[in-house]
Amino acid sequence: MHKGSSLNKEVALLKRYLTKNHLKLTQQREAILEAFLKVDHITAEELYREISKKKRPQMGLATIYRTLNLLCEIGIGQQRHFDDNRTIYDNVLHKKHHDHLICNKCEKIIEFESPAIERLQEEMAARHGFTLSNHRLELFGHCIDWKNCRDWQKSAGR
Amino acid sequence: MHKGSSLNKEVALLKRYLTKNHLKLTQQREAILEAFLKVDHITAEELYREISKKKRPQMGLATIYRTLNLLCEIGIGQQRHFDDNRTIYDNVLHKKHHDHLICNKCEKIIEFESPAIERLQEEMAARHGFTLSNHRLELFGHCIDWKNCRDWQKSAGR
DNA sequence: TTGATATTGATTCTGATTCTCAAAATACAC
DNA sequence: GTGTATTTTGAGAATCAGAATCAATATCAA
Repeated sequence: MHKGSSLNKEVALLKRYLTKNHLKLTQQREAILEAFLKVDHITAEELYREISKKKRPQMGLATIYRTLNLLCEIGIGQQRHFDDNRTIYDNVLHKKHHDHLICNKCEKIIEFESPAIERLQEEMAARHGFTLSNHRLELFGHCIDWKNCRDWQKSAGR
Repeated sequence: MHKGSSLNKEVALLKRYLTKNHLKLTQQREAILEAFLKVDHITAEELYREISKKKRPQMGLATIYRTLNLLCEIGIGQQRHFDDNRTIYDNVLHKKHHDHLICNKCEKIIEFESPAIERLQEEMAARHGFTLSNHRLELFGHCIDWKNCRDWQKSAGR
């Protein structure tokens, strides 16, 4: 079973990490990585449904969690807690690092990037003797369309 | 039992909000607010222990959660999820808004503020048609003392 | 191919937060 | 002040995401 042979650099990265740590490259891990690389961000539950319905019906949810955490350790993923309950895993390779602009009234989430902010972040970190590996920036507010926001009437009426 | 009469502006704010929404100012809410205003940030559990041991042994944990969420709605508090599991409630009035610099190796958390970054954030928000109410910036990395970090040996040895 | 070791999946467990509901407290009209 | 409608409380149950357990299975290196 020589699989697709399209072992790109992420799979290579995974392999290297696994080997270095005496871990094993399993079909599950490969399938999860493959699916994860296709998305921008996803929850464990979504990824579970995605994979178990399309590829491996017998895949266990625990394996999803374990592997997503693995990907976060490698640096391919990053955990992010939105509001309450939802934890999403960002694919940090999918595009350049980006930050989020989140509307409190509707569910709109805009991704943006600002090299200027990143530069200042590095500066602040250096000033405090830190070397940065990553960061998380979330701006909350309301968007210009707030009159059309889904939750506006509900929250205004409270 | 005319309590202290030191109803400062935060209690007044709480009162105004409660009245406006046909809610009631209870002794529990007042006690929780009072305790919350003394700290910089705290978890629900910590606040529960603090209050139930020192002031009101019969205080229910659910009331702590309910009231903390109330304070967040008013804008006195802000929820923040660290790593996994821990959710802390920031007292946003306690000091000027600050961001966090978090060491991945030890548990060190440094608070900092950067008006320059804030300014750029406003700029980005405006560019996308957003009006900001608050934000959250967390920088992850390792501190200069990483050789002394508590978890360093553990994680290096993995 | 073998054997030591790591991983999986099913399940259970955990711990944080929310929900439930009868009893108690509060606000407001009088 | 008093009465009463309404909200809140506390105790415990329910919920839920995520982690832990463990026997069965897959992987890797020799």
